[in-house]
Amino acid sequence: MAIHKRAEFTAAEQRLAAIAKALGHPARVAIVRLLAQRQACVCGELVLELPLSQSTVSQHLKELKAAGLVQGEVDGPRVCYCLDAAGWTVARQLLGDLLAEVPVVALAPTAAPSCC
Amino acid sequence: MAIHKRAEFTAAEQRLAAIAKALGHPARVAIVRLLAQRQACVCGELVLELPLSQSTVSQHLKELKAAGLVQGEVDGPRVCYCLDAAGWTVARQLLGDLLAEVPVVALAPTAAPSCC
DNA sequence: TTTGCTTATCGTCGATTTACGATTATAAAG
DNA sequence: CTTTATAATCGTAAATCGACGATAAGCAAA
Repeated sequence: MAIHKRAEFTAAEQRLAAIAKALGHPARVAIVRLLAQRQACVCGELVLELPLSQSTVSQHLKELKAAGLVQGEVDGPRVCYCLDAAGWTVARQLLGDLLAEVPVVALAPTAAPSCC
Repeated sequence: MAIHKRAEFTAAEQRLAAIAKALGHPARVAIVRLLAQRQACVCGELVLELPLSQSTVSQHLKELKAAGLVQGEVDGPRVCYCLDAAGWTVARQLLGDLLAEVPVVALAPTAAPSCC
């Protein structure tokens, strides 16, 4: 992006957007799912599980960390990654808030709005 | 982005990522919220509500439409936008699935993983 | 048809993203 | 201290994003 006007939006909107952006790539969704399934942090095993190079996986992890969804801790020569509980609490909250605002029933019958 | 390896991931992962990506910008989150609040489609009023130019808002709407989260219908000289119920049902499902996979309780006590 | 209003698209710009290989830390072990 | 393994960073390239102004397209009324 460029020349963002982020300052003009709500803090919640920005936070939610940042979280959504972090999840806005299949590889990062996959990483999150892998970390969730293993119930614990994985290290370079992620690289083995993903069709991406080590450096690319490292970048994705960096973004997930920046979004507060993942934690990393050095453990000897390797690094352990876990889901960040605090970040996911926020994510759960903000996503829930948005979904609560969006009506479950169709505003229009799936086909045509024919509104206004 | 570039040189995506999207094909290597689950269809659900890709769909979720696409939805998340669409929500990965504060302006688009704001648009969704505006459409949800008004209980109906708004047109150029979105431009008035947002700190962005008309063309930029139009682009954001295009992306939300591409993600299946928004519908647009021509109504005379203007265009009415609504939230797309079908898309939001999918979004609700996929986000719910992911959140269900992520443990609610901390994998590590917020601070240190100390895992492996 | 011409005017006027609304929205989409085009063209452009700089910044960011995705991806990779190569290199550089970092830490345990020999 | 040197080796070995792992992960992060650097540098690069191509594609995309975000934003805007300007232009085109669509439709209704005059």
